[in-house]
Amino acid sequence: MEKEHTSYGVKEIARRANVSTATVDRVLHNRTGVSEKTRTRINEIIKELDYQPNILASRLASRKIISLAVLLPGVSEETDFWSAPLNGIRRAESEIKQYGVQMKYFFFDINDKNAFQENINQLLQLDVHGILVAPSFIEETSRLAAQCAKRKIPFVFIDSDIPDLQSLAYIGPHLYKSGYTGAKLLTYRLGSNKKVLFINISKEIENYNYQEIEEGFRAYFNDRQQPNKIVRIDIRETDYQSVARHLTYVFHLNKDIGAAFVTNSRVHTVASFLKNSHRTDVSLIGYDFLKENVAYLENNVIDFLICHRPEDQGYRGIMALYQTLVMNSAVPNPHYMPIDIITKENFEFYQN
Amino acid sequence: MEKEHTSYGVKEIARRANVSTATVDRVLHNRTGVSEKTRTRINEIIKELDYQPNILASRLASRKIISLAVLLPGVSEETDFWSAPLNGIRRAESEIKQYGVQMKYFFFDINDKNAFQENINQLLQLDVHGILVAPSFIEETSRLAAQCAKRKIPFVFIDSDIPDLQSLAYIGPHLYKSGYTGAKLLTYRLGSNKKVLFINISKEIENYNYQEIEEGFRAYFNDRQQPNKIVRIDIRETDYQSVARHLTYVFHLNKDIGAAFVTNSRVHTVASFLKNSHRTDVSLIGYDFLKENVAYLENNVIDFLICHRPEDQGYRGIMALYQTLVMNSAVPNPHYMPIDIITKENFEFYQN
DNA sequence: TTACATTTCGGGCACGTGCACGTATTTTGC
DNA sequence: GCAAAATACGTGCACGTGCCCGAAATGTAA
Repeated sequence: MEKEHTSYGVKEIARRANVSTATVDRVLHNRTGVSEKTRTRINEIIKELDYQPNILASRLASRKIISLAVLLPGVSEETDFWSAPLNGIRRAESEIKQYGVQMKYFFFDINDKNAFQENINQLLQLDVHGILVAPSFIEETSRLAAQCAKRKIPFVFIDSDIPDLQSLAYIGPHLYKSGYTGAKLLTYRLGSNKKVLFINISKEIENYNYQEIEEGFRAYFNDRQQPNKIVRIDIRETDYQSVARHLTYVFHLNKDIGAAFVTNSRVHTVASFLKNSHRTDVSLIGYDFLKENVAYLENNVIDFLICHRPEDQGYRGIMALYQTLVMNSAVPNPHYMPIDIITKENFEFYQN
Repeated sequence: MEKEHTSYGVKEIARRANVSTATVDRVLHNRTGVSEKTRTRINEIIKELDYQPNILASRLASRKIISLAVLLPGVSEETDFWSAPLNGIRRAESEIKQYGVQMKYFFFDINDKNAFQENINQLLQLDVHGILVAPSFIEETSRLAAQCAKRKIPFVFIDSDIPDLQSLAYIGPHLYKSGYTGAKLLTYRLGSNKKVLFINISKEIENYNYQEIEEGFRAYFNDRQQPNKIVRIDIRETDYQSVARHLTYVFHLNKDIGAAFVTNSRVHTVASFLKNSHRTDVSLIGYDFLKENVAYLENNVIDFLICHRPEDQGYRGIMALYQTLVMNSAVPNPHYMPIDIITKENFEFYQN
């Protein structure tokens, strides 16, 4: 059971081109010191043999390390949503650290724009080879992108996108379709005379994401000419008391709300309110596979959770950078994640 | 940006033990030719340093190849379901062939028990190091498992399980829960006075899987004390004519069928029948992300498809063998796949 | 003691690539 | 024409591990 010579290496190329392996190496890495004539000759042979470098040997021989920066919201007590992408990133890290990849982590407070910028400044002094970032703040991210373009550092966005910044890839949901799907799920148990409550709970103002979700959500009702009225509410505080106060008011004004849709993972706060106020007739949909949310799924307070595989996003984000920097192969962009539907019946097998 | 010495290698162990690297190597691979005294001494140092072998160097230096056998139903014109696992397997193959892993493929006709056995016979003459198999036939698979146990060849099952055969891992759905979830989805649009049609279309008799799905399906109705009557039908021919004939008969006998559940990917045949006979009021659920099925999803003939990520199953199956044989790390068993819910709204982002 | 078998161990090459360094060849400047 | 500079290319070691081969040490029997 011996390894047969399955593919040719630099040595074979060198032999055929009547040069040394060092010259072939120079051509392979686009380095100087090779005459145009031999360069083309070698390139032809490379093409002819369909030469694939042996990554094992390459990484083993190389004394360079590749360092990737990760810029994510920290796992706060407010939400541990970001632990999922982080897990995926850690998984990727353990897989590729053998190949000389090193990771630098930067965590910021999701409510603190300055902290985000501060992290970026630190990060840029480190001269890393690639960056994975959750682009929570548009302007700051744009400046980062500009810097990366200048230095030719590839970067990928996960979870949400900012178009036209020349990212290597966006890895995350198609938010419009996600809202559209949410609307569909919401209508299963919805009488045509009932109102629908659209809830956005977020401290941030730059809710680029939420806009797309909302557009998709409304589009479904338009497309199907559903008669239901959509009541929209924005809540700028995330604590239970504030949310409960706002919701009490809304439910007071609208007696006939049959369903509620929450645009992010804070759906458990709404669930808590609905349960406390015994409104079991309102069907509820929200986002993300958090412990709290799943608990309300089990309780039948939340009907559906929509989830975009955040762990996978982290994993694939790092792997996209790895593919580009080490294997220099192309990665798809955008890379839309599945819109997963989670219910009481199937949640226990879900892989975040 | 130089690689710092992140971990110790055999050389460091050898230095500390006052032996050569060859002796350390013998200890690491449990080979003979080392006195008990030095062996324990070296083992202590290995433990102390928490030595992790460099897989890159190991695989590069090793002239052995690891060969894995894959035993799957072929992609027939009847169904191309099995192209999905195969894609996953191919993806895994391209990732790990760098490490000296080689694959041997065996495809059998899903309706031909003898072909399955014949493949097994051929396979066992090849002395492979690991096997991935879709255990379509129970007895034959059991004998294979016995042979593997004798030769100490690890094997994994995908798609469906046969318990108690000491497989390295089962990678596939929890079928009971899958049926349970299907039942839940079916009841969304189901009046309480309507009957439910449970359809099994399969030539095989050993439908171990289908039993579990059915149990889960019925359990949902029991748990919720749903009043709906469940009409069960077994169809042993898979062509459209036969299916249509059986269904016509059933619908003739039961005027008030409100929903139908198909236990496998042949749901498109039923969809075709429903569409042709203009029974748009029957909601329909079935399995697997096939082209035909998705088409009927778009048409609103099929309400939901349930899918267990067959491509991922193939990928993970191979990776489980790889983990065991090359990295010799443990793999979880059983490895239940998510029960994914696919609708008209989210199908375009689904990753099979 | 010698002859020979057995056990224990080290030297050293190989895997395929990266790269520092040195040498040979050509070009440039005057 | 010649020295200096620039260009083109080759040699050889290194990465960390696997493993062949042979040497040394120990054991056995006459």
